[in-house]
Amino acid sequence: MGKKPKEDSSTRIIQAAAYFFSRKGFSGVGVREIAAKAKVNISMVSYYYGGKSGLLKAIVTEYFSHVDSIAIKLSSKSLSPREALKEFICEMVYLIKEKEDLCKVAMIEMPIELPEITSLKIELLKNNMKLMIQSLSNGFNISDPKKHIIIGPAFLSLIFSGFMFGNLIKKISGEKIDSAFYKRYCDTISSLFLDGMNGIAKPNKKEKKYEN
Amino acid sequence: MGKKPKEDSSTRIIQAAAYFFSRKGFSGVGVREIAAKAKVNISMVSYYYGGKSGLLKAIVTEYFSHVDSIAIKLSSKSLSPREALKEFICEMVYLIKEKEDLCKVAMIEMPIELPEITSLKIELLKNNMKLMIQSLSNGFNISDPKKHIIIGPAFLSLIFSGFMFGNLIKKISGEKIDSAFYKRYCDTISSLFLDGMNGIAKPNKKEKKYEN
Amino acid sequence: MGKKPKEDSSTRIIQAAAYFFSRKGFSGVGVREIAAKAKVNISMVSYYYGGKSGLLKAIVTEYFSHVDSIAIKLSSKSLSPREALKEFICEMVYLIKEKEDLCKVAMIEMPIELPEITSLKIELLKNNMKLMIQSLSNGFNISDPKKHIIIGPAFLSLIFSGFMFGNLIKKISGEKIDSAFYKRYCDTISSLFLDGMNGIAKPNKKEKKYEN
Amino acid sequence: MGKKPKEDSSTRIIQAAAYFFSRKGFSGVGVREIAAKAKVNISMVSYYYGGKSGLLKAIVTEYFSHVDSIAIKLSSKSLSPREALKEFICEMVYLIKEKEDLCKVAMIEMPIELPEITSLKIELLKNNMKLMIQSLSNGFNISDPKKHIIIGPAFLSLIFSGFMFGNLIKKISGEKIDSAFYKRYCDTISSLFLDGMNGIAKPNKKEKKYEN
DNA sequence: CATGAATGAGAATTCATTCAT
DNA sequence: AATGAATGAATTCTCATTCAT
Repeated sequence: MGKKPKEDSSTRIIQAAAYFFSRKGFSGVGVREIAAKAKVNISMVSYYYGGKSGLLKAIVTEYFSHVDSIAIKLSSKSLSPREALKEFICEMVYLIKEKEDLCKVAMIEMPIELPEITSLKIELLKNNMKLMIQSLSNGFNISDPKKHIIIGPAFLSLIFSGFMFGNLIKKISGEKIDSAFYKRYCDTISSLFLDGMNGIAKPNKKEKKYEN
Repeated sequence: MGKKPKEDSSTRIIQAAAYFFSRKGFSGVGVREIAAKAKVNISMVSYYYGGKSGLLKAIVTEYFSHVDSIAIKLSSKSLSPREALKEFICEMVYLIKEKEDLCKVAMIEMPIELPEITSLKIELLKNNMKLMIQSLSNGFNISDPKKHIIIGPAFLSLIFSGFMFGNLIKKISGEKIDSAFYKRYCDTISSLFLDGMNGIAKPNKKEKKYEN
Repeated sequence: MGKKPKEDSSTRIIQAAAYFFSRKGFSGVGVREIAAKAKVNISMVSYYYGGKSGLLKAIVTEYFSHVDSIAIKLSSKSLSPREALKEFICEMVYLIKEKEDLCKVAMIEMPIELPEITSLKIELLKNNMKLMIQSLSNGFNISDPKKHIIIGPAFLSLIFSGFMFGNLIKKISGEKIDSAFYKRYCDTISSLFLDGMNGIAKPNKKEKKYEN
Repeated sequence: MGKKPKEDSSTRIIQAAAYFFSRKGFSGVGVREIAAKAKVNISMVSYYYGGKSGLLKAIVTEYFSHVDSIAIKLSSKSLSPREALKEFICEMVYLIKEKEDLCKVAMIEMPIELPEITSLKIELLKNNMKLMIQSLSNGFNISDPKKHIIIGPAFLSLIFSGFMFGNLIKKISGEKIDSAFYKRYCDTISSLFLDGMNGIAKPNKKEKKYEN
């Protein structure tokens, strides 16, 4: 194999942006820092992406396109609801593993109100939810339809939880993120979402019948 | 005694800070905006909190003190594991209901690397995790101890999920956040965490035995 | 002896001011720092001295009153020109030893243009020069009267030189300032001013007659 | 290549800085004032010099490079000690004449403790003293080596004395600084340093043998 | 494509001072 | 005599962006 081809400027910029946005948040980073990491001139950011917020738009857009693809691919397979959920979770974890910075940016910026990208975010999220509901939740008979908007975000938050707290966890527990971790993570989150704590642990005391 | 404080500037400042931090993120807000909303002179922020990051420290500290209190209170009652979890979730939701801005700030800033508060965050989180594990998870017989650091964050993310995506959800679904919502939210998240999708919905189609 | 009486606020303030002005220059210090060192409330500075520049005025005024006193005292003794100069130098060094901060402030602020104290400085300096010329230089027959305004400052600079560079010298050479130093300093500066390098060192090579 | 620099902003900035630093002291000037005089945008100061203290560093560094050059040039000539001293003084006066602001800044800031430049100052001064001792004082047989650290600063202070008190002198005596002044200054300071008051004036009264 | 100087607005913070208590 | 909250101006520095080269 030859020498690794050096990525072009615009790619380096967006990667550097994802790197910093995911660690410091959009507003916590300057284009200077991004340009420096990408080893390009500052003006190149405006040149390629039309400004700082263009970077965020590009990142968020790419994130949703990946998730949408997963949902679409899943729709085409005819899996049982449980299988579909499990596979979705695993695909998502794989996506995060491959593009951690990108995914974290999208998730971190979700609750942040940034006028320039709000409409984009809403549009993409709306479409994405439609696709996901289509491919996942029609297998379930959810009594109260209002629960949809609770379960949806809960599902996503669950999947991301390990990565959002990742850095702190690492600093606290010293746990390292290897591929064994991803496997374990995938299984645990799937069990949790499908069967709750029941799927993970048996109460070990004289627990009586629970009254919910 | 000095000039009489008009109504309590420092309180108004911290509230304004929480308001904006929760919506725009720490770095997305300026002290000017905060001071304006709090109707105080800009320099009062430094005067009372020693600077912008002092505000964040105060907020994060308060958040953890609340959560710690909940955990401690729970420890003193002797509840079954399921009961304890359910009650913890409800208490947390109540806390979020009462101090939404404050809680959201703490959660939003969790994955953000801000050198000035990193050590504080770690210290508080470490202590908080100890208290929570003490009061909650000793009722469960978790096979692999490594799952702790997956379940912990998952649990917290689950509880917060509705509020993190809250604004977007509101814009997309038009759902309004009334006290019925909190009740429903509490129940749904509890079921989900305790029993997973099984606790919420029965598969309605030709679902065969699942293989996990 | 009883316990050392704690100096009153206004004294502590002026001492703290001299301490910092002599180290950081007038503009390099804030009243906060001064008040903190003096252990008084910030407003006390304005209360006692009418503001920050009042502090400098007080310091400069005191410095000149000391130097004037020395000159006046010298006038009353009838000494030879050499004796007078030597004694003046020694008295000045003694003054600096006793009130180093105060003297350094006066000297440091001499070349600094600070509108609020310029007229004060000029008035005091004019009067001081008159007294000094009276008490010192009428013993010398200085050919060109224009040399007066060269020799005057040179004389003062010479006396202060060791203290102006003091801190740097200490850091570079490790020399410590004990009372032996003051003695040696006094002698050396006196010799230098009276006899030049000739008074201090003999050229050690085959130096021929000098042509000035 | 970027936009063509108009006439040389960075030079105008450093000159404006020297102008103000020499008159008001480093802390007494704001970058605004400097930028205004240099007719550049305020941010250019940080752009070129990395901040206000970068300006001072540049000025101090340049000052020492000039003085070092003089010392080095002198070393290469083989002059008698007296000749060397005289020439050094004249070269210094010439330097001050040409770059008065710059030199005054260096001298004024010598006793000021500014953490950001302390180490730079020490390093430069140490090196400079080595060069000066090398080129000047090996012609003299100074009995007590401890006198070195007295004579060194005294020498420098002497040379600068006229310029440090310059403004005040001008205001008091009305003397104007023309090239005749520099000539006279040079001669007077040289005489003073080499032969002391003896070199300048003969005692005119009943002076007896002096006892040092 | 790429550069780097330049801009002007805005960032956070610190300043000396005042004033009601 | 002393306090400390409050003010508003001024501090330095950084921001994203533009533009001529």
